[in-house]
Amino acid sequence: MRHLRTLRLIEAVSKAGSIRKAAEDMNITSSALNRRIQNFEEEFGAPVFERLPRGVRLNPAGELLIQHIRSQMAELDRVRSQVADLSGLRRGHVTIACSQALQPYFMPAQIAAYRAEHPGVSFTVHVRDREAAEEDLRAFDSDLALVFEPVHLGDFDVLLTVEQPTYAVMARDHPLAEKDKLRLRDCLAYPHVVPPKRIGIRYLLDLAVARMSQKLEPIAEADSFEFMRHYVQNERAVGFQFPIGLNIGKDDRLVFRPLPKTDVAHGNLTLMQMKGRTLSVASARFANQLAMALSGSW
Amino acid sequence: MRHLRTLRLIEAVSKAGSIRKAAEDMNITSSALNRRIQNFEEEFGAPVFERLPRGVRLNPAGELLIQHIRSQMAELDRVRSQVADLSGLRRGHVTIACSQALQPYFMPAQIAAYRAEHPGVSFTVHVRDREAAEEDLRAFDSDLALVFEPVHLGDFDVLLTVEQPTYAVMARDHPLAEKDKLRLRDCLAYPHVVPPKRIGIRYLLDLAVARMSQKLEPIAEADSFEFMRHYVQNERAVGFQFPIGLNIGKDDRLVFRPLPKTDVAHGNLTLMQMKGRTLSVASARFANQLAMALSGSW
DNA sequence: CTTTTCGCTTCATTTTTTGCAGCGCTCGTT
DNA sequence: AACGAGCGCTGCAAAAAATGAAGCGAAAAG
Repeated sequence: MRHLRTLRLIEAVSKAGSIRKAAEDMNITSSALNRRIQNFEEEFGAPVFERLPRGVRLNPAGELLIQHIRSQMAELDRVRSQVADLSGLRRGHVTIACSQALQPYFMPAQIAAYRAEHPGVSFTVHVRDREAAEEDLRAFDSDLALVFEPVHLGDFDVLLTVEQPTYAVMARDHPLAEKDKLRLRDCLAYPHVVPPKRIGIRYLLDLAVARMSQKLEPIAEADSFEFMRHYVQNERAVGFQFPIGLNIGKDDRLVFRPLPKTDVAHGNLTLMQMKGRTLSVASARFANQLAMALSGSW
Repeated sequence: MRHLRTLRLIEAVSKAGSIRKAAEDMNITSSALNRRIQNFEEEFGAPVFERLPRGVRLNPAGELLIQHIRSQMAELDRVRSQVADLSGLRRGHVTIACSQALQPYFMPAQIAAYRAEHPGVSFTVHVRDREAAEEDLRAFDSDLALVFEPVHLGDFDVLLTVEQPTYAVMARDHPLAEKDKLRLRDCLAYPHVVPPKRIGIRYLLDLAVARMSQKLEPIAEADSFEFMRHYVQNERAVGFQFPIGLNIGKDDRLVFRPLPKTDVAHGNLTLMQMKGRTLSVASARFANQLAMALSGSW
């Protein structure tokens, strides 16, 4: 969209950190870009960038402006999506940031289900930890976020929250697999694999052990659930995961056991969007479908 | 702002109803304007105007677009106001739509009070009936609306509501001026002056008489409170007004008497803004001041 | 001290926008 | 039926704006 070109360029400069770099990224000369920015600042009535020896950086006015630019672009996308919907095309694009755990089973299934009804809609999935997902929403890089244990609820509209217990994951022949009711302290007595601190489930585990005499002594810390899943089959270790990330009843080499809520608090899986934002038709419908699915069987 | 020029032009066309008229309004040739619109429609991906034999009109996609355009412009203004505030200038502009009744005393006093502290802020006051005020908000022509008995609350954020009884207004030597407690039926027994149906106070009076055996038989219907005020001094008639529109205790030629709530429901004076909209710093502060003033002495 | 990197300026060149004139069309009036 | 007014739209040349190549001075990095 031509009339947003200057705004796009400003965004590029703020990301690149220097006019020359941004010019290269956007395939124009630095002189052209430089003057565009100077002209814009003049008609805007105030400088937008701080000039530093090694480049430029947004000043406070620029921060305000960039937020406006992003919301404008997102708004335009929304309008175009509405217009497309109007002419019966049912096209659109949905961008969603979600936790690791949703990656293997939940999101693929949901997207496939949606696309079965609306083949014109395409998707972008960002796997993000809880901090990064919120950052994505703020920068309008994602329309929706579905994460465990969000950090700053204030800036977002919460569409839905569901609780998920923490499950222990182990090989079928693990000693603990015999027990029906598993406690956290049982798990910690064995070698265990946990995700890094920025992941929701680790946050809950840290909270849980803080009240106990035992400590978390992971033999491995990995942000990949795949790693954990395979590792517990090699060494007889214990891993942790939310049920939405497990294929309960369909994997005969692994055993899953819920930990009681009294040991580890349930995780809050939360579907969020940027506060006050009106989503595109496609995104809004998809959010709706997610809400239906989550409040149902999971 | 240069990058919004095409959008401004589109708005002008939608208002003028034809490209040639709009071109004249905006001081360019119709051919130039025509081209701009065609180019825009192409990159937008859909036509925006319906071509009629006598001109053009927005199609549904265009309706969606124009709403976006207006909100974008209002947003940009807000950002610029914030930026100005940032650099300590405290400049800005406030546009408010308000009822007749607020015109003589309340709004002038409030604006003067505000400008005493922030001389850099200017004001536009639109006197509007309750329907028109809401239309103003929707079209982003006003930042705030302060009206009695709003019609469609759904699309707006209500910042404050205060109740105001209806007062009977008459000359000091009117027979009813003797009585301390006045009933509606007493007033209707004398010649009375009322505003037209679109005004809030008339709406309340209509509701009130619907439950009575008497009927409203106005000798004059006028949307000017000034007219009513002077008329009741000529013929011995009764008028009606909310106390916020009266100079109670300071006008020795007129007498004001409240009607009991059981006779005429109290009017709801409501301060509103467009739903979800973030106001400019100046507007937000002024709204705040209004809320303080209204929840206080009036 | 030299080199690199940066924002910014100058000027010729390219691209875009504009105004003018005119075409074909529909509608209301004669 | 004929006509003129008003409309959207299009070719073409002129005007305006954006762009690219080259270079300046300053500040950090090596």
